[in-house]
Amino acid sequence: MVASGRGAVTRGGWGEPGYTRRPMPEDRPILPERYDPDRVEPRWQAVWDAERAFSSGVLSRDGESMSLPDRDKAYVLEMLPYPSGDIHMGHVKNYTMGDVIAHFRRRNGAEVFHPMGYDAFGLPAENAAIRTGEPPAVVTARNIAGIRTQLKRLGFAIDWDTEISTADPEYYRWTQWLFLRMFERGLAERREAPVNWCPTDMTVLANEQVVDGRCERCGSEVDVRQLTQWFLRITDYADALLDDMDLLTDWPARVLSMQRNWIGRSEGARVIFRTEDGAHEIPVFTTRPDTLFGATFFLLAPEHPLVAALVTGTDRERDVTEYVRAAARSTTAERGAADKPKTGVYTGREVINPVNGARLPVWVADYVLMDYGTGAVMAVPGHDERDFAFARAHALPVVRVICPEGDDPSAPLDEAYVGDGLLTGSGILDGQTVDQAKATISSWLQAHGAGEATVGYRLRDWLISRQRYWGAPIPIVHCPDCGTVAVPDDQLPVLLPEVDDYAPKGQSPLAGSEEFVSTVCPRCGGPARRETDTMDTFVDSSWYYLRYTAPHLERAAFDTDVVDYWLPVDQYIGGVEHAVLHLLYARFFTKVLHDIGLIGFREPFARLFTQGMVYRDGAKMSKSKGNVVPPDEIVGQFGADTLRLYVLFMGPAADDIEWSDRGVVGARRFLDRLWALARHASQAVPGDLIERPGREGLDGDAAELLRKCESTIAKVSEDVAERFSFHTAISAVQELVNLATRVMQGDDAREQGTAGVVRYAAQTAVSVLFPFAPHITSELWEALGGPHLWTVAWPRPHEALLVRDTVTIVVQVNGKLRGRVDVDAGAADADVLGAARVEPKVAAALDGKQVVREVVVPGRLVNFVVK
RNA sequence: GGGGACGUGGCGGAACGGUAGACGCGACGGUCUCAAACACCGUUGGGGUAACACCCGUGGGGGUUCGAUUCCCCCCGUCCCUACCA
Repeated sequence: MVASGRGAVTRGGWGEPGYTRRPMPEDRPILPERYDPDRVEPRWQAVWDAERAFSSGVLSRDGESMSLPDRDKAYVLEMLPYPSGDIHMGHVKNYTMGDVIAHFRRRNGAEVFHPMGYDAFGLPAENAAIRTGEPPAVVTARNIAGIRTQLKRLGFAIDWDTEISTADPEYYRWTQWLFLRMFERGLAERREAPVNWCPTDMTVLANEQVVDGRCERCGSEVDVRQLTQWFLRITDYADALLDDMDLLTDWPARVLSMQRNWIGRSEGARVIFRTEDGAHEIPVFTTRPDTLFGATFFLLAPEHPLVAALVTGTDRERDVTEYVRAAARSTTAERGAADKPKTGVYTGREVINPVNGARLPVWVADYVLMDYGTGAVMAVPGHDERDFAFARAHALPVVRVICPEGDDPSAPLDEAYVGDGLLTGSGILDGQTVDQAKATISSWLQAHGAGEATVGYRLRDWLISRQRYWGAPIPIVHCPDCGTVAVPDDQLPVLLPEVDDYAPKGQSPLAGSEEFVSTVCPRCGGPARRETDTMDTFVDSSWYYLRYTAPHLERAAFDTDVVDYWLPVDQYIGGVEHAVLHLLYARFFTKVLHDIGLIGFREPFARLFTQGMVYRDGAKMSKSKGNVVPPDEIVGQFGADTLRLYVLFMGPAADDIEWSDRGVVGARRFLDRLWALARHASQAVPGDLIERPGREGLDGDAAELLRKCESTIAKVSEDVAERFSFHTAISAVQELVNLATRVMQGDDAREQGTAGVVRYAAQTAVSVLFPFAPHITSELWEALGGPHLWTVAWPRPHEALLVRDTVTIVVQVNGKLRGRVDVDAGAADADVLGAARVEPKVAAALDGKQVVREVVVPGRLVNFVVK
């Protein structure tokens, strides 16, 4: 135990009821008999606030230059909360884990940064505003105040000096600034795209507001409308996002795999088909160019721009138009419904297959998606399950161009064959394997101007336009002469106007403020109109971890030197539900900023941990299910330390956990026992902290307890630092407290050596439990005569004390446990075997048998293999 | 359909090739109490025994190993993500 100086100790709050002073030995207060978190917790929270105990000095708060310390740093970050009314158990678990890591790193000598902020733009506050007329800014400010109070009540070691809100103009000014950097580089662009539209509410809906094709609020069927909207070209970074996953060695494999699937890179070819009259080129994307000779028909998505041109004025126009309308009415969800029958309609037109001149009938089918590939597909029913189903349903021919060796290529197929084999009926490709054929045909296409090898992605560009009020305005002006013009940097932020009505009416509520919309063109000075869309809130949260390092900096979004000091984040913690969107967007932003030269790293989060969810009664806690346990209620009943301890004790941090009202009692009982132990120890051996006792002269129990102290330090350190295994760390401390309590109540407790070890055990338990339960341990540590516990170096196990004099060796015969023997720790194998052999039960098991092998695992076990 | 995770007491879980069930909840017994609750102490995988001994036991089946909850293969089951992505 390193710390023994007491100079820094601040004593405050001792006049409160419940505490009494005693005049001995050094005017040290004694603890009340009963642990009362209502008294302990506010006191320490006040100390932390007053001393700004967890504020980092290493920030550019206001732009002044600063020297960056040379020592180990730890940026510990949890995903910032959306400030709805109350925090929930998921937040408690998330932030407690981060808090444990932050405390642990700090006490291990790192310069720690552990900030907090609020993802404050977004729909819930806006919906509340629509209902009540109260401005979203007011609702949000109130909610943030509430959340902050709750977070403080849980005692999180946050750097409160750096708190940010993404809805603050001081913040979104820089969100806008970053948008403009992307706009300059062509990474932000405007184009038409479909949106969900509720005809009753006259509003645009987010995907999650559309349930089964209906508006979640009014239940009417949702339409799809084309609107001109803003996109960020994340697809330009698809390969960088994939390739740099190699840098993310400390990310969960699951998250990487989800991102990989989301990006969905697939290699294939573009093949250009022409209409039979030569009037139109229609490219397709395929991952199976090798099957090109097997194409028997051709498909267009209902939304494909050429559909109308192909059928207008023909006798198929009515049928096709009707089909396209029906498809437009159904939602993506309906169309995607698993094994829905393959519908389609014939256009009466044909396209020419470039490899063999074959004429393929063109159909429109809703299983072809406009936003993947080119929205057109060559159909190869022989080797694609979907095309096969379509061919069957519409009596189209099926031909076979790939055949496993030895099979008869002319035999009819009764399902699509998707396996490997040799090409047949495919001209130049005949006899080649699938892989060879892919290469051959790609070069052929290129040579004949009919296509080329290419790569397709599932990833789409990121649509960031929201026709909503409560978001960062997109800083663009539309000028009749100059077109789309960026708002100059020195005119940022483009502030949200005050409006009377927050409800969208087909366009953003910002359009309702003439004062806002009407402006002058920054380029020509003529009259112009402002962009009225706001940005997706995922934009706000894609860079907040940078702003934390300079929350009030006025000259820039952040200070490059300071950002490069703190970033990448050493430990990021959040829910797995953000595995794709938020984490992908944040990675994208980081890469763009790196390419612009504003930051010196390519990945924002070095280590990621995704926590499990908190369930109750088998379901995720939610208001609608009525199974929410409000953290505040538990804090009121048992205290913040109990809650923090329990959410981590419930199970492995990565797993979903089931809340148990009974289980939380166990955590509180443990703290009660810790209190009793430390209180007893502080009185039995009064005075300052004691040093680690030596082993000499200790009886068995005391020696065992001393060893337990050291093994507990080792176990907690390893579990926290390397394994993210908080529940086993806590149980290790419980074992120590249980053993110390037993020794304390034992016959030898009054003996001086034993009393010393008990006190040392109490000190150890208090010290290593601190990251989990900071209030009670701060209180007990003070009573034990120590300085502020959060400033005390983390203990290191004393290796010599971990070693036992004697060890218990397990003796097996043929792998079955037959007995145990105690031997000297350093005993030679031969002696161990000798001792094992004469153990009565072992001897009985060996009797009359021939030992063919002896296995000795030093310090652990002996196994006799007998016949 | 594709991808991933996981199956251990009544429950949450522990054991990273070496004593299966740590720690906690619950249950049972006891102490305290007029009593109950709380608290504290003890017991608690199944079978078996007066008590030992002993036998069985980590979803099922096989394999590797002196030794498997752990590694490999097959099967069964659960959960999560994703899904007509050409």
